[in-house]
Amino acid sequence: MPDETGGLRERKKLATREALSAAALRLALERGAENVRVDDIAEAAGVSPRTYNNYFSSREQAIVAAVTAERASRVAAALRARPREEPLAEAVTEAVVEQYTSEPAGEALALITSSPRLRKEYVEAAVAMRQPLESAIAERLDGAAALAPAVLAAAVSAATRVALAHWVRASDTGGGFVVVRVERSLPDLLREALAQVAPALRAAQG
Amino acid sequence: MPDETGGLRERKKLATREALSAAALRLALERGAENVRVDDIAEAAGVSPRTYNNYFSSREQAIVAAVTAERASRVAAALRARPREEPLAEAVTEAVVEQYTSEPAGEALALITSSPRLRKEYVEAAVAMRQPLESAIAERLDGAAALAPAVLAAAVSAATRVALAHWVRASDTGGGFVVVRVERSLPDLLREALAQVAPALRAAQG
DNA sequence: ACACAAACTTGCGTGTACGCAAAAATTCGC
DNA sequence: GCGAATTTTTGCGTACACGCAAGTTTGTGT
Repeated sequence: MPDETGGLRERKKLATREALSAAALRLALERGAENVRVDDIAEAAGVSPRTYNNYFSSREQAIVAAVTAERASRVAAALRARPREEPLAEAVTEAVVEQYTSEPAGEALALITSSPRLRKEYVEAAVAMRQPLESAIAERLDGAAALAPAVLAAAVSAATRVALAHWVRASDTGGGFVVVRVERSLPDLLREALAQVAPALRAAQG
Repeated sequence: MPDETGGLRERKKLATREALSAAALRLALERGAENVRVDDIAEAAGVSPRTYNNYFSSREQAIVAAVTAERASRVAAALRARPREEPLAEAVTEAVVEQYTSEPAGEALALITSSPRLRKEYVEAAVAMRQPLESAIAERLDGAAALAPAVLAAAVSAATRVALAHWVRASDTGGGFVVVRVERSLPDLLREALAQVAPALRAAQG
């Protein structure tokens, strides 16, 4: 009795991808992000360095992917799982917030926020949800304008990025002086950001 | 009587930047994008290769910048130039469409659309308007939520990217067969895309 | 089972990105 | 105007991204 998902090829590919990003994260935690070479990651995952680059196009991407891996498709799945009679705006907001409520373990998060490159990659990782979201939104918007699903998905992704950028910026205020910062929780920021695009979602559905 | 703008330093910097992107575009048009080396660009602009990378972080960026250079700040300026009593949604839409109505000369456009890397960079160049737009929008939204200007600017930028992506995709359908494509004008696409985010702008202003 | 097609991996080579520290240019206080 | 402070340019070195063309593995039809 085999497990399930698709052919062997796809499973192997996924396994390689996960092995790579897991190795990347582990090594980065052990030695610090700057002391991890691509070759180290490849070796730890048991593939050639060249293969590493078939999966990730930057070191940062591999590290961050260990944390953000399935989030994009999970958001779309979460949206589909919501009752169809629920307004799109609420459904989307809840789907997104839900996927960001269990943030990575403290150590991984500390690692990511400690490096500008990793921070950027982490925030930008939210663009990955655009395509899945677009499909899921399209299913709820049959009669809308052609560009509507794409634009709305892009807007949601953009709002998410703004919220994330705000959130991770909490730690970039280096310099020695302790700046008084009003720390807001991520769900909080996400809800505020998404509330700004909600009217667009309502209008598209209305 | 000197011209105007700021100190010598800033003018030189700007001149260097323009020389670099102009050289990049000219060389790409002459030889094709793949036959242009960073060293060629640097030499044509009279700076060291290393300096080139102080201005642009990819060859594509330099080429595309020749066309998109000031667009971001022009959008913000156009928005500020609009009557304050005009609804934000209209003002933003017109400001954006206005800046995209005179698209680059055919040859440059053909060059850009002929390469996936350049197409991507061209579309992504729209993110540059986020920051300027955020400031300009903030000036019209005094009492709104903290994240509102950032989110709305990001949404507008995202909508613009969707429209551009659709537009440039007109030429990526290669393969020999002539596919029947409904070509829509860029202003047309921009208006449809921006119409999707307009409700959010109205709500923020409400 | 078998052989053929399609997809993935790998090594190699070329061009690129960027940190660092020294040198050149510009600005500023006096 | 003049010398010190700041900013920019530059060379160098290292690591990286990616096209290409084999070589290898997986999927398919018979």
